[in-house]
Amino acid sequence: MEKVYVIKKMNEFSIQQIAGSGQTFRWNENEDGSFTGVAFGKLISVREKDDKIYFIGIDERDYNDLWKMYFDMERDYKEISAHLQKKDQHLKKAVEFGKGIRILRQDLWEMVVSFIISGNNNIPRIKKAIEVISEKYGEFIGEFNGNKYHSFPSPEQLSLATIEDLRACGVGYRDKYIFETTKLVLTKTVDLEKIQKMTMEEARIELKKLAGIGDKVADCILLFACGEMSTFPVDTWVKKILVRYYKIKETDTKSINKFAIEYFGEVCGIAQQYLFYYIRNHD
DNA sequence: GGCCAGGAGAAAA
DNA sequence: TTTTCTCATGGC
Repeated sequence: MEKVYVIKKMNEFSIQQIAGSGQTFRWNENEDGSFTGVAFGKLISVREKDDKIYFIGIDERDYNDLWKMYFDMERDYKEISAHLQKKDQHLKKAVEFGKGIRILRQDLWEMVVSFIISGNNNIPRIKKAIEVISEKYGEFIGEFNGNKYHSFPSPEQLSLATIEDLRACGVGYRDKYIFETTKLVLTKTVDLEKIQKMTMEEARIELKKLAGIGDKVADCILLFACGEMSTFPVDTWVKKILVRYYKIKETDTKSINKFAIEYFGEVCGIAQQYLFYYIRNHD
């Protein structure tokens, strides 16, 4: 008998939108419209039906211990989205379109590797590479609807891979970055546990000591693993929507980032997700 | 066949 | 210091 935990459905939660918002690469849609994902070495499925959200494979204790945090359930997205909608008509449309998005609190090490792979890449290929890495170097953790799922490998597990092995996972020229970063993390030259306790500015400096991590990737890691809602990652999609809708004069990434932080404020990271999701589905 | 994808790093200016 | 080139790879 499979464990299930049920809560009331809400407008500010859509597993389809969360899974498709580019912040996570570990969720797959099932034929019945439910989604299955892996996080922190655990398997979960989410199904929204009628007026309820079913978390399949977990019980109330699992929910309180991990998944409530993972889905950022204690943050008031109704209030935040209402606040952001008042900014302007563009953001209002984006929020209405993606109102079920939440910012996931994901594993720091997994985000480090995932967003190293993301550079100059596209989401389907990023997802595929992470899947292969998990199959080869992670652990089998379960099966759902006939699909097998594997945990994302720890630094120790991934350190078994050579540069050539990593290349064979489909990460391209980023193989060396991942290899070098794994060494730096494993030896605690860059200590990920300490990064969790640092201020945002300190954490950014530490993250950028890793290979393949610049400002944009660091922003994504801070936003999607550390809960830093006041970061604003600028990728090619976000740059496009800001230049088009907000008439930015300077088109370099640093200027756009500065403008967005000042304009969207403390929760600019959440605004960024609404905009990213909107532009990717309208153009 | 060039352009693009949740860019970073090295070389050149 | 800032700008330009290169990187692997598949889809279009």
